[in-house]
Amino acid sequence: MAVTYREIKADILGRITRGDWKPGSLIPGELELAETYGAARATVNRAMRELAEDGIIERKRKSGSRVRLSPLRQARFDIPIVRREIEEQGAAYRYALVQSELVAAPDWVRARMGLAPGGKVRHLVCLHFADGAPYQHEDRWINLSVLPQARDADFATAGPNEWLVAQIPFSEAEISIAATAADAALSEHLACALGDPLLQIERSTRWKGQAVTFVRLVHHRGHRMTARY
Amino acid sequence: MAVTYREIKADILGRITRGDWKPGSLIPGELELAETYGAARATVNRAMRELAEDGIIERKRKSGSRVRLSPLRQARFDIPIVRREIEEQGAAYRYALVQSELVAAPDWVRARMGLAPGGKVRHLVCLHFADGAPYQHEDRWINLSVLPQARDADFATAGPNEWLVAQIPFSEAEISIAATAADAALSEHLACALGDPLLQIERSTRWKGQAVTFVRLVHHRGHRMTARY
DNA sequence: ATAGCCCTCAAGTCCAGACAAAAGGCCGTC
DNA sequence: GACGGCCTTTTGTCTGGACTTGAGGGCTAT
Repeated sequence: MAVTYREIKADILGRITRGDWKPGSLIPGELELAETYGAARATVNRAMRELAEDGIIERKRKSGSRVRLSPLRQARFDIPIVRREIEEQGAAYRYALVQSELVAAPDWVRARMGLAPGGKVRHLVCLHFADGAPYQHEDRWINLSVLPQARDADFATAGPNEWLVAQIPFSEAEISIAATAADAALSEHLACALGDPLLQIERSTRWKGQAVTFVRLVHHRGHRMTARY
Repeated sequence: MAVTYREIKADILGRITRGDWKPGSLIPGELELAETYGAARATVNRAMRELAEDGIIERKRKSGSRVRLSPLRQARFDIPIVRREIEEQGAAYRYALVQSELVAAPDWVRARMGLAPGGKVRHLVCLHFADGAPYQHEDRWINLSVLPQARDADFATAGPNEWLVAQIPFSEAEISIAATAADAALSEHLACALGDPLLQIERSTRWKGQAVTFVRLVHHRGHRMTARY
């Protein structure tokens, strides 16, 4: 049987972790590795390419591949739809619309979304509950010049997230995470004390260069995001 | 010139975002696509494979490839070494060791790291400054039964992170993000008010199944982590 | 019915060979 | 000595062909 790229990848990784090939040192070229493993160069290439994607090695034409000095640590977080996230925990999901209005975007939203002055947006405030307890507070702004349908859509029974996914399923987004203190509204909606530290995720989504929506998601007290790598 | 896998990937993605191929629908097979693009099947395969990795499509043998119902949203955050993170912002980096001790791990640390009762650890408290302003507070615990060298290492001038990378460059880790309130020590070290909301990252690292180190990184007030996808 | 077996189909992987592209190094000219 | 332009090395990608693997579907014997 032929040698698989997984075996090669695992073996190379083993040599690196065992210290045979130290950080900063040069790894044999693809041609040489192909010969030692008795595989085609394409196979070795795939193993090496994945190691580079994983941040283990660094590759450059002409110079060759070397083990990274300090391994590039990168964590992938899944950003699920809230409903799915809650249901996967085995909890009952409930949604509530708190506020809904059509307004000219306030300045800070305009800045975040890159809208023209006087740009109209649909502003929604929603709550997501897990087993009856408040789970997430959603403050969403939808650009009506890109999505005029949002003017008449009904968000009383289903969250805007699921509606948006149906409208523009694929888009680019920028996401940022920070800690914030509960203000009066948040403390009431999330059933926590004024000033409690809360995890806040902001996401702005664009499609064909135009801002579609900006959302600020504030989680219940004590929420944590976890990833492995 | 031959058709590149990037062109094919971009074209397929275009058809999906334009709505030619709707979420949930089946995409033509690799063989058919190879013919329409005039490329080899391996080339089409690479394009499709990457689309699957990006969470755009779902692939199954026998049944074929279909557009995901709701695109899997996942964000990749780079977790750089603090010093690098600060220097890349063009700020001057300064490190300070606040506390250093050899102790039996307290219960909560033992639980987090999965240590035996009475397990000895090196406990360090450090501060990282950017342009003189406190940037990050580091509360680190190192398992001495895995890394006995940590007993005598000197952390007065360089942070434990860089020392650890040299000892065990490659390891598995679990990372979790949450919001926390500044206690007395944090508010003093990070120059903020008592109770201020702060972004906290916890990371526990293991190597060959053994817990190596657990660290709690608390950032200065207002810090945010950003990613794009 | 139902458990077990085989066939088929589509993705997954591999190969040997070829050319492309980036990035060093070398050499000659000015 | 400085500046280009050429050569070489190494990774990056494409081809066309083959075999492998996993999952469905259907057939058969119990």
